[in-house]
Amino acid sequence: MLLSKSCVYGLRAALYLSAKGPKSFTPIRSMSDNLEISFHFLTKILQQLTAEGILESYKGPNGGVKLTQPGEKVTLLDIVRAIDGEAMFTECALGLPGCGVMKPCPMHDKWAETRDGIKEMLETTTLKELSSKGKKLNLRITADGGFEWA
Amino acid sequence: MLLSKSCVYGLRAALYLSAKGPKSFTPIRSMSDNLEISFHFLTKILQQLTAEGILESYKGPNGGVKLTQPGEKVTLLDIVRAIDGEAMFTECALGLPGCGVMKPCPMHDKWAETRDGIKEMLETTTLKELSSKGKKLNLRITADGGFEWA
DNA sequence: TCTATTTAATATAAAATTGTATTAATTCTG
DNA sequence: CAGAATTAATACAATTTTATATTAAATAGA
Repeated sequence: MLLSKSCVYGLRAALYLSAKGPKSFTPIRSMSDNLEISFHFLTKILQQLTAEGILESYKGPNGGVKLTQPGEKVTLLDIVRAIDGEAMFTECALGLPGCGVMKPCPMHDKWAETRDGIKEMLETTTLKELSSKGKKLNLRITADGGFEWA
Repeated sequence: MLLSKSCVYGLRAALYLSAKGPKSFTPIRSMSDNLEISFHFLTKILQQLTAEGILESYKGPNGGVKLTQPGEKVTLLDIVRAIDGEAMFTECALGLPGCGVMKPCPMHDKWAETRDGIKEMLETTTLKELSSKGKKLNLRITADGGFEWA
């Protein structure tokens, strides 16, 4: 599995928020209901995104979370980095510490290239791009449902 | 992390066996010592590879494991498939069941392309290619050591 | 046949990830 | 100020992955 489950949940939530637009705060409860993700678990993941400055949160009535920047400015890489960390884009395929051009493992060259491909895909894809596509084509963002709440 | 730790251990062991050549059985104990992997854990991983027909094993004195086919014939994909399974090459990036061209998620197209890139890299790289390179250039296959036992 | 060597099988434990529950802190509304 | 709504923090539980330990089975060789 390329991305952890936490990361996948974070991506789905980020797409959700991008689809909702930047107007107001979205309560985590309605998000967890619509996305069919455990409320408390999602809360912890969103707290990470808040700590990283990707989301802004507000307590109390009419509170919730929202993207600090418009969805056009946020890439999938931003979300993945915030949750799964940078390691995925630097680590050796064979798990050897300090693997790099200076001290490579036999897989290094090929892996570095593949890894860069993954990174580039994530880096060049914005939340907005995907949430717009999802809304327009009524694609799925949950096992059985699309963007109807957006 | 793209590959599980088990899978990485399996890859390193497979490269080890490819470097040793097909002559005789290699005891798991010497492999686990040289690769600095827990003997029992490595044993279980190699049992999977044996069950998948990638390795052949033999009990008793002068026993051990060896590749059933020459290293030129075994790709990294064979090893990854045997240990981490096919899911990685078919699963949706957002974890949605049944995601595909007929019922895609917003990430489907981009992810499918990236995923195919990973798969192709694994599929076009043989054990032999990497173990030869490792031996020739004395690259690392453990945190601090290379192919000196080969 | 006995013993040492080795893989196979099973059981157990430790660690990491995922998920749930409880309480605290903040903020709006009346 | 009281109470409800909401995120934050903490603690706990379940599951999966990783790792270790024990015993069984097979085989070679003396």
